[in-house]
Amino acid sequence: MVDMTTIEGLCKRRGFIYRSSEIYGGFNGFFDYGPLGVELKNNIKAAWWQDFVQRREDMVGLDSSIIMHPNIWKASGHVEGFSDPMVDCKESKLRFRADQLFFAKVEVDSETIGYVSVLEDGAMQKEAEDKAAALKRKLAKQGSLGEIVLKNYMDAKPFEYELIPSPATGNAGTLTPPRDFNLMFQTYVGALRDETAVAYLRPETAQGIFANFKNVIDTSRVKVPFGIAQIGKAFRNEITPRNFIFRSREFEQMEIEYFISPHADWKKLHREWIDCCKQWFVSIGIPADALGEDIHPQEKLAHYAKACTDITCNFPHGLQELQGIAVRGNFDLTQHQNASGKALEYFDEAIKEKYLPHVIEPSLGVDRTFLAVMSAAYAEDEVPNDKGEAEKRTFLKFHPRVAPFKAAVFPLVKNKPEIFDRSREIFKRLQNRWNVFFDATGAIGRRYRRQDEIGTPFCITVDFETVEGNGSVTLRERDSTKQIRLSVDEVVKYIEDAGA
RNA sequence: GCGGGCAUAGUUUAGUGGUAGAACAUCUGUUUUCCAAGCAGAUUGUGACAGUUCGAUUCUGUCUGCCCGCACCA
Repeated sequence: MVDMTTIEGLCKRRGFIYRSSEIYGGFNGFFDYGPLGVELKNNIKAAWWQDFVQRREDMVGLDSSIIMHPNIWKASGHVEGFSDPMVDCKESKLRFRADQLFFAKVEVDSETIGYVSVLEDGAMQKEAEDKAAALKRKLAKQGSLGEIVLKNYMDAKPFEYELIPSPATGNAGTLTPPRDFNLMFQTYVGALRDETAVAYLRPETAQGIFANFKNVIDTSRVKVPFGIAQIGKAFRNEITPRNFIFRSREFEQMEIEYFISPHADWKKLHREWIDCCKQWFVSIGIPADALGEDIHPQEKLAHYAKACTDITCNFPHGLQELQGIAVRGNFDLTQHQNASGKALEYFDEAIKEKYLPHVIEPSLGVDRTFLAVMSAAYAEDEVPNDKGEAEKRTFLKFHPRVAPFKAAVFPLVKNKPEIFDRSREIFKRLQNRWNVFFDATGAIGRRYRRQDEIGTPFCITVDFETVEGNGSVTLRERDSTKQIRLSVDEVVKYIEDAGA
């Protein structure tokens, strides 16, 4: 597997991805897609939209706003769930969730001799009492130990932060006060900057779908089972964005909420979605053997989820999640129905029954898909140069469907007007249909290599035979470097048949 | 967020308390009848902000970013 540094370097050098705000020193967790990157990214999104929305009868699309009513995030659980106050131990460098850290005052004959701390678990009361007894022995105090009353660290008084020992080291004074790490970006809507004006940038696109569920069933004649798909930006204030675009603070998701009857065989449908999504990855050039499945064990699932399977992919930094496919029951619709007070039930004509549909949620990161496509496409081989010596070649074997340029057109030489003009004509013709590139600079071999490195599947060269002979051109194939002679009409068909 | 390392052109790098040098890439011209050729020329850099100094890319500090670990996270 190619390493991340190589991918990052290539992305930068060829204009796929730049670090955001680079002229100001960069901005951690944000990236900009350059001229080739935006093409590849758009092609990935278009392929997904075509395959999952336009070419299916049971799917419709949606594009909801990024900033929505703040109550949506309260109902979905994001306001609470995405903001866990954390406590750092400055000595051991460990970090704890404040709500899972407990402490108690230790008293002997009503005199406070110190504090003990424990992490939340079933036996924490006994652990705290043992620690208190140990502390009493250590300080050689006589008398009777007072009752150990555990309190949550969140409820500690400011002066107590200095006195509570770290559960990791037992030493006091090393813990920080609880600090907020809200993963949602906040902003204010309207002129006033008070609590009532707080709004959030969405941390996922899914809630926009749930919030519009009633609108869609009322206006688009869909019948369960059906899905709503959405592609859009999402924002998470990640503590440590890392691994290039794999985890960033602003990213793009392609999400589906597929609504099914509560009586449906969800296990079977879940399996079908997993297979369907995997096939789609293969169809855009990610090899099947790079993909895996990570089935979440029951105890790791959110309380409302019935199952969740991640489709994993072999990334430069290891086997990591590419797409999560969860079976979520009807938790979200229930939450929004209760919070909004609006009935969101669907009336199923077939069985004359009203219900809140359950959902299967395939959720995919565009940027992760980009990285997966890029890594899978990266290849090196050796090609003989004009002296017949083998020379290293770097190329991207993109599937024609996602390749930024579908083809490049070259005049073999640029100082022969007939050849040059003819190549411009052919270029213009192809450009009407596809994103194609024209290059007349440098030796022909150099032009081929430049296209190889940005993953252009075909190069079309106009030579003397084109203008003096039967008008045929050469079509050179990227992966094999083989050339064939074709008429221009045949070239169009060839590119079309390749799936561009 | 914590600890450690790092920061010179688009990339890889050399060097210095006194005007920063190369290779590759890019661009122009020329040449070229199919795989990074040749020739001539050109553009581009000390991450940012302070401090010490007559003078800082070099020394010091702060910030920013990157890499590695921890922690966190889907």
